Amino acid sequence: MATGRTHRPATRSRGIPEATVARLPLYLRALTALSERSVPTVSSEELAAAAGVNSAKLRKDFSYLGSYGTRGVGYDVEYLVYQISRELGLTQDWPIVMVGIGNLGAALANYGGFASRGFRVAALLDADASMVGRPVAGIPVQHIDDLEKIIDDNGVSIGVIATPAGAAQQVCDRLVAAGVTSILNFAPTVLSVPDGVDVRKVDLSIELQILAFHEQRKAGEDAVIADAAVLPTAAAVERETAAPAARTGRKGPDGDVPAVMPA
Amino acid sequence: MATGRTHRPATRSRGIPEATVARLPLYLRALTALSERSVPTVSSEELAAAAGVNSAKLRKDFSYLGSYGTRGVGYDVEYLVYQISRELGLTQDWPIVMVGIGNLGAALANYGGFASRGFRVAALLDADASMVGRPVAGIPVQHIDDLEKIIDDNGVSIGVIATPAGAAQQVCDRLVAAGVTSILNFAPTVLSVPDGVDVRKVDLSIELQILAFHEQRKAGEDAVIADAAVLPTAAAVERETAAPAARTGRKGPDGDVPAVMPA
DNA sequence: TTCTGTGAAGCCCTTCACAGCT
DNA sequence: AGCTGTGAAGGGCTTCACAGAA
Repeated sequence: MATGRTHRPATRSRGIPEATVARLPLYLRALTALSERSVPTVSSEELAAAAGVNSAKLRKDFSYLGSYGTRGVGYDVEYLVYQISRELGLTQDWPIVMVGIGNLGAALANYGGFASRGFRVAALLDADASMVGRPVAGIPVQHIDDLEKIIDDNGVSIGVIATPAGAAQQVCDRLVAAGVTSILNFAPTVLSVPDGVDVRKVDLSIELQILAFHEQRKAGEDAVIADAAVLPTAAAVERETAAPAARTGRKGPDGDVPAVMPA
Repeated sequence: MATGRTHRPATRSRGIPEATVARLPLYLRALTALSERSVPTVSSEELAAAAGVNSAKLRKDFSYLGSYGTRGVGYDVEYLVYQISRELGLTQDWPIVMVGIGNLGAALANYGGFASRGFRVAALLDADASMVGRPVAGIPVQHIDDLEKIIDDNGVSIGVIATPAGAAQQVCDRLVAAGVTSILNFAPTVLSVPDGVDVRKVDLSIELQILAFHEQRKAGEDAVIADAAVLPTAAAVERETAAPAARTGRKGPDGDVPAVMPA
């Protein structure tokens, strides 16, 4: 998902596995909740449960950061909060720009967890002149023409793209040219970026499609007995009508779709 | 990310790897674009480029579905669109309910890619009575009290949670009790669900935190010479103030944070 | 010849199980 | 005794490289 990790630095490259990095925010959230309840220490078992992972994985993850626990006791909550925050770079303040203040962009700007945790919205940008000046989440929208200047003035290195798919690559190119090196992309497109620029994408419809796959498999398990009648809609009918032009000599993984594939 | 995959069915469990399933929507999108441009066939190389993966991976992925290509030629676009759609269960229509029609929920409801591709919003639900009846994306919001009836009447098996974190688990429990077996969670909480229920989560702030981690590493590479002065904000200062109460005998992975950890 | 389909190798991540510290 | 930290084993995914179909 993250792109362009090439130049392994000669510097103290501690080499924390990507999978571990992706879980650190989870641990941090669980720890913050404990901290707010003034819980002083927590065991790997308890914390793992709160973060929704198993304890062995959590301990392994923490072992990449250092030996921050106490055997026979557990982990000091405050101390871990600090260490993970530092590891993630959240003890500093990251100015971000968001491009595309439509429905989704506005929702993101209003999203609380966005502004907290070390991130500061330096600017909201949109190509629509009628949006300009209108405050969203208390921040006036600026025109995208000012993108380069804003990035430069604020030392922005992280950009969020919430434009329509068609505009995303173009916006991306401008962000990168202006010096942004990390991009969070909500537009349903594959962005291409030069080496050294990280892209993470969040795609709502993809997540749903993955769920649908598993949902179908669950239905399929029951359907062996009741067959297609289980499905709420006319799936069986669709299976016989939705297929495109006939082809020859197809070998599916099992005896699928025989009726739709006449030779 | 997906939870509760336990009972391996005795049915024709074709066993498509989860990583492959997660990429199928990507391929499908690229193929749909080609289809709209009336491109008849595509090679693994071209399609892989469009989907942002490498061609070996794509071919391996497709091999789990069956032998759908033609050696020396490539893949038939229309045919592949159909096969992947079917595999993902998108040839049928999935009614979904969305709970929590705040900023984010409204944005999601308005999101085009959501309603397309086999998904149909059966209902929008909110706990706020003042929202009820108000149309969002052309669909009137209903009160959450009707959740069970709506799910039952519409045969809903997929739910989307876009409530505040505090309400998410409770909503989740009600969804599951009412028969929902797949949940897409936008609330920043870990949901616990019984076996057999799939949960996927989308967490905006986590994505940003992961980017910040990489961003920090990039900055760190340059900082060996210029040191902390590179950072836009007072990171070095924070490093000396933000640490919690002192501890003893810590061994960090390298010589980190010596000043903050007085013995 | 071209490009797919796939064994085999390699890598990364997870899980196990226990040594070792407190 | 309790819980962390970690080698080692195991599993899954990616990449390679080439056999084989068109």
